[in-house]
Amino acid sequence: MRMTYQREIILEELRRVKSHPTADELYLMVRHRMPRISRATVYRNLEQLSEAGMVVKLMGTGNQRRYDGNTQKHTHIHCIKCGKVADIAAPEDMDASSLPDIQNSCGYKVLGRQIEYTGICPDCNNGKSTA
Amino acid sequence: MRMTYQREIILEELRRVKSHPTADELYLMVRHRMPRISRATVYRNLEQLSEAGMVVKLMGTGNQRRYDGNTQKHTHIHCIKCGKVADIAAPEDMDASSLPDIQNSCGYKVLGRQIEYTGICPDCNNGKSTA
DNA sequence: ATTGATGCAAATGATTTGCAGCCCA
DNA sequence: TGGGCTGCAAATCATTTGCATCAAT
Repeated sequence: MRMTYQREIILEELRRVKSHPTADELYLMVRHRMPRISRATVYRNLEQLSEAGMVVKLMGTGNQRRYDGNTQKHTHIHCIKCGKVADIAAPEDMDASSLPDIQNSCGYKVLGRQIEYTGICPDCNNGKSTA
Repeated sequence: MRMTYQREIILEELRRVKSHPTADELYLMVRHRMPRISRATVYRNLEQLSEAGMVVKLMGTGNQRRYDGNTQKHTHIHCIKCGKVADIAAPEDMDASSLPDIQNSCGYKVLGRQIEYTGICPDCNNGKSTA
């Protein structure tokens, strides 16, 4: 994977924030530094970076995919009103050693486990909601 | 919520299967019994039924939303190749009594927890993959 | 009778893709 | 220098919505 300037900036911006932005939000952030970058480039790079394990693609966070520059194992909580995602200290941040044990209960080869909390973020809880 | 004929059939078909179908798959299933039903009706009803807690909307299962007619608490595994979802016996199927404990670690009001496994389904593991 | 529900078609919105030119390794 | 990468615009694909009509309560 070539390290192009746009790829560098995308990665840098994603790592700078703690906000788990959507591809489009990140596009807007990056555009401040690279006005001519296209949405397609951001989408393509996020997909590639997540395949390379350099960023994490979050699933189940509403209609828009979100990305996390922090590749350390940690748990998220997702606001059901506005969609925002935050990190949360959860008791389940443990090892994955028990994964193979449950393999044959469904016939699938188990690869991983995602735990995600759902809730209401402080902003939405105060009626400041947007989405 | 009125119990229309289409609503009844949709619910019946979803409950009949164990496949966690997408809205579109369910639309095709229902159409066998109601050729004139529209996709919009299926989408609208699934959304409404899930709001009413009569079916479960699955998140994080790829690009298409999937639904589960089984409202009992249980855990899913999601094939990263074809997107199919299956039920899995997991050690985490426990009570949610510990949820409030972690509330203030992130400022969110914690409402629930979703645990989802990722893996490769038997079909895809044998090279019979489609998606 | 009222009012929510339906079917149709068109709109939306996120994401993807074709393509010609560009630039990193 | 060559093949991956970019920007642009158009294409996809899932899902939603406006609207006139229909049907459940």
